[in-house]
Amino acid sequence: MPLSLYNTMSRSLERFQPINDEEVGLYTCGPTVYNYAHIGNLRTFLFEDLLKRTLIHLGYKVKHVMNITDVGHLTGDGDEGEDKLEKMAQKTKKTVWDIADFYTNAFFSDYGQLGMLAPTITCKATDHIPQMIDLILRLEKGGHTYVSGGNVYFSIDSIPDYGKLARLDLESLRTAVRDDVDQDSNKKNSKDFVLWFTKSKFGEQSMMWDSPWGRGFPGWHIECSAMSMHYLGEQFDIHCGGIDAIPVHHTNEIAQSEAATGKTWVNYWVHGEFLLDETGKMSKSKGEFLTLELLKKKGYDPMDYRYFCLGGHYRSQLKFSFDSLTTAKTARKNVCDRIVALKREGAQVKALESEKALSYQAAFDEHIQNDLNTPRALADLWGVLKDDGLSIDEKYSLALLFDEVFGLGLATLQVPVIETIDDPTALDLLKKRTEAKLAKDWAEADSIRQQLDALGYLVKDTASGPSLEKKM
RNA sequence: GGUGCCAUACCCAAGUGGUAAGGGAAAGGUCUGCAAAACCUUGAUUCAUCGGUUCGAAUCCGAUUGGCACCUCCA
Repeated sequence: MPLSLYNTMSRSLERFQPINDEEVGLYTCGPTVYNYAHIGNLRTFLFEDLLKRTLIHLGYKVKHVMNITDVGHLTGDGDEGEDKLEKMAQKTKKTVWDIADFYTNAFFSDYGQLGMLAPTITCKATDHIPQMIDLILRLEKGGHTYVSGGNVYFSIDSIPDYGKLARLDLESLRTAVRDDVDQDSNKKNSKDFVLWFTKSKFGEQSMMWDSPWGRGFPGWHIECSAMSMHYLGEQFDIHCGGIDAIPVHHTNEIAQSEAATGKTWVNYWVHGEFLLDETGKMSKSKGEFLTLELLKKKGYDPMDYRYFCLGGHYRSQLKFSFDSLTTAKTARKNVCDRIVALKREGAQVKALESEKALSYQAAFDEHIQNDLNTPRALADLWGVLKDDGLSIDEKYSLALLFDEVFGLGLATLQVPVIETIDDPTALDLLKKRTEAKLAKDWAEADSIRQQLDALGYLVKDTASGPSLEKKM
């Protein structure tokens, strides 16, 4: 089954062909753990989970590596900013290690609640300093570095194709110098970047390691190169991230990695678009800081957000609003209700046989393989659920098959046990209403309906007589 | 200044040259004393505008208008 993916490197749809048929190597840029993730951050991780699930659905084994950036992620591209972890540590009077631990845990809590499959390997930057130093030594040997002002820099002029991922125009970048960011006078080229710091403008760096260049800490970009190559080899299949990583972070990763090995590093670069709010780009500093916890507090299930994200294509900007999220919540509830109804009728997972069922499966596969077209695939799910030409076993089997990719947890939905109401007041009122109803005293019956409503019960007049239901 | 993206019904959103998916909301109906639930029905002769290519264009090309993101911590 051919999978087509949009490769940022070629800016075109390409047929996915793994280096090794047995196992696909997938690296996803992980979180910088200095604060909670907002739902825009989480959208990117959801898209990566979707890609991984699709690969698995197609029969690949996936080795998924994700880093945890717990050091050295600076606030300025020019390498002269503050360390976010240090900044947060000062603010909260905790150690940087405590901060990193705390937000790492918070991140994985969100990760699990959104139904994302755990990475094969999760690696912390601070556990891989030796690998980073080795890589820098390799670059040094190859003549790609220079030391200036105490820091080790990567020289972009030492390679022929710097900026190929982002298609950067180096000449215009050189001339368009931003005036609101201090230039690092130690750099030979303004796009050179730091591999190892021994001198930081930000004085009180507490995470420091010994190195051949002195005690210090790694630059931001080296960690992903070092760790991905450590676990996935010098060449691997897919590297993912948000689109913002293209011009700087991924560009610099490629420069380092390919300068070190002399080989093409990654075959497929796949990037997720941003989630926008009403004002445009979502950020942590402006407007409401939208976290998964906040969504839960407002009455949404994490899976509602997952469904919401599936409703748009990963390469399109998606506009977030609570109205849209409510739409997703309702739609997901309707899907779940239908699945529960099928379970109640005793639906079983069976091998698909009918021509109709097989054609639904083929349509779904075609859509999901077409660069992960989840909106279209979701329409296929709806088609299945509404098609009376399918048996309940077929509907159920198809839905669960599709959900290998959607990850909505349909297989584990519980058929709700009908709660027996043992509230004597309510039962007494119901009895009185039934009597009033028999006596055709509609005014009294409606009054009691209202009283029960106030108590939190809904009266349903079913074929088998009036019954009570606890309101959600 | 550079690099990309987008403009489709009330809202969200697919559509990758062959005659507009899906969801939500809404309206009408069946059922019901009422209500709830469920089910059925209805939805863009049209895809920002103007040209062009083509037997055929929402889809390709050009222009115009409007919007967005990235290049700055950010996914």
